[in-house]
Amino acid sequence: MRNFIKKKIENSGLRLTSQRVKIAEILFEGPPMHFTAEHIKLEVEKKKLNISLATIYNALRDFNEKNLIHQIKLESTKNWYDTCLEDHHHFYNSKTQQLIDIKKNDISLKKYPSPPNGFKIKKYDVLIEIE
Amino acid sequence: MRNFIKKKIENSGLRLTSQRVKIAEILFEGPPMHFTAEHIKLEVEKKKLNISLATIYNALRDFNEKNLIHQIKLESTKNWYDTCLEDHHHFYNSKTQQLIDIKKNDISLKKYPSPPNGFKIKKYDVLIEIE
DNA sequence: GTACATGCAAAAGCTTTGCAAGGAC
DNA sequence: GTCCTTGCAAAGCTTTTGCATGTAC
Repeated sequence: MRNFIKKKIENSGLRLTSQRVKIAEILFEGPPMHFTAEHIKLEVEKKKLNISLATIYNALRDFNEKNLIHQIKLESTKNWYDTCLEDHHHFYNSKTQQLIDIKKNDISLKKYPSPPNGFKIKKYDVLIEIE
Repeated sequence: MRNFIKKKIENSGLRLTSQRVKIAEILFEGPPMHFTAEHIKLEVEKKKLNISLATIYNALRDFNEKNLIHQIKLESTKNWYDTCLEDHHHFYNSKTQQLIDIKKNDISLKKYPSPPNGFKIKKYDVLIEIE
């Protein structure tokens, strides 16, 4: 049953369109994944889903805004996303652009500074570069 | 004396050209800064230095490769750089794209996982999002 | 029916590249 | 003299947008 995918989209406030469902199936049917629009485009072509590139970009932008996926902060000119929404961290090999998840509880900060006046901490990301 | 700037370039193995010196002066004469090519372009225009945009991009790419500056990992489509080379971390306000340095010693990890087999840890970056 | 989404193509934004001319070493 | 760098324009790549058509609600 892929109802959980439809629910995800509906609950986000986005309209339930067939293109969004197909893209969401690519994203959420397998294990958590790290990806760019390019990956989704290739998958869409492989499965002959006939979704235009603009729609892929728009869907990913909308999914990100509605927190169905999260953007990953890298030194890339492309937008990278993560289907894993839980607070977590990454190993990163910049040569291959490979990302590996690190569970939240596998890292903890011993100390960290207070945010500037008037601000609060929303979250923190640890990126461990490996080579 | 700006000799330290020329030394930086010479020691990196890059040829000492007037354009690179002028760009390096913008980068290294003041306090540490976070910037994109756009910032440098504006500064070059303000100072009427007549350096072409391609040369600015090429210089920043080369400086980054030679470790005169470091790229910052953000969710931006632009390349952000940092003149501060010391291992350190950042507060980040994604609404305004403001970055604030955090000294290395102001953060320490209580625990962190071993890297995957065959890899070693090069460095880690902590990005604390504030709002 | 209305507001939102899609598809396509065009445009936009950032960065890189090809090539001829110039400059560093 | 050789090889690297520059400047300019053109191309490249990723992403966004305008607009007419289509679809969810």
